[in-house]
Amino acid sequence: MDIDTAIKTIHKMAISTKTVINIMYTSRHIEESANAVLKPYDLTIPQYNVLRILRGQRGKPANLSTIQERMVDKNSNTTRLVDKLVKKGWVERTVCAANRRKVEIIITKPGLKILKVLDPIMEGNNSNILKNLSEEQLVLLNRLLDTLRNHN
Amino acid sequence: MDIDTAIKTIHKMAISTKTVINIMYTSRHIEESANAVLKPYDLTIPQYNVLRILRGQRGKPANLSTIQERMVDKNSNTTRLVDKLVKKGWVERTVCAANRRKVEIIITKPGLKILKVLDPIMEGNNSNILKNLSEEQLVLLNRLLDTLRNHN
DNA sequence: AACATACATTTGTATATACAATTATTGTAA
DNA sequence: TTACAATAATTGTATATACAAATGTATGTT
Repeated sequence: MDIDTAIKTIHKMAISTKTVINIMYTSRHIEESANAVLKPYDLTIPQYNVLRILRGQRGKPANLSTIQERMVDKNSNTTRLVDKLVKKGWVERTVCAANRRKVEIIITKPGLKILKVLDPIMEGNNSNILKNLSEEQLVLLNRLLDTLRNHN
Repeated sequence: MDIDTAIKTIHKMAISTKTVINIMYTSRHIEESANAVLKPYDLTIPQYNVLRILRGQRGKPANLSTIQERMVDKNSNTTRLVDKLVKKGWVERTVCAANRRKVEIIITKPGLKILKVLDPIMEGNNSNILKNLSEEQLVLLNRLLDTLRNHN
């Protein structure tokens, strides 16, 4: 490896590390904000995301494994996370009649209602977080992040 | 608000939410990978970051509060996080002579050694994670993330 | 039918995190 | 100098997360 390649490699590595840290740091920044918004409603970010996934089903029940696949944080314990939502009356869980290993989870009316309340608040918070970026920059940022993750 | 503005606003909100989720999702993606690399060394991401912060001090001891400020995840309990590193012999903690409320933390020789081992592994992993993005795209991504967070 | 295997979820448990309360020390105003 | 507030770190405790093991159910093979 000649000196130019070496320097390039070192530089490449530096920017990789910087980028990785930057993404994690930005994510925390956003999460802190979202968390503060959700807290008064006794919801965590993963719980809120599960409610949104269930709403996205448009009445069709979701299995635990489906929810788990679609979750941002795949490592959380979905059973217990759903437990919390059941306890709050925002989702219902029934054993699947066709396959009793499976469980069917649906969002309840109160669950939909709390999402309806949260929608404008969360979206307002999100656009406030991103207020320094233009529409084009947001499109670009999304494209870069998609490229980063895809084809791996 | 006319219909065009209304549509634009709705669209804006949609992309805000999408972007926020995209950032969190990408961050988890990266963290999973980094975590897998660190696991055999009995290190978590926050612990690794603390070691890096301490190395960055170049011999100068750091207070707990300094570490906390610089950490990616500001919410973790730095006292106990440092405890773990002390137990492993990678950092040392002494009470600050000038101000006994403060504590002075330095990285040890073994701590520096483990970082030296991890440097190329982590950097290799990072550039692998980012392999779909060109140098220019990485620069751009960093700029977008910096803009997002700054001037808030 | 009996058995092994795969699947979907739950449970157990150790560790980590969030956040409030506490302790110890220092700074400062009356 | 005493009293009170501010600072720095630690501790307590409830909850969350990670991950392995267990449970219950279904499917395929001989």
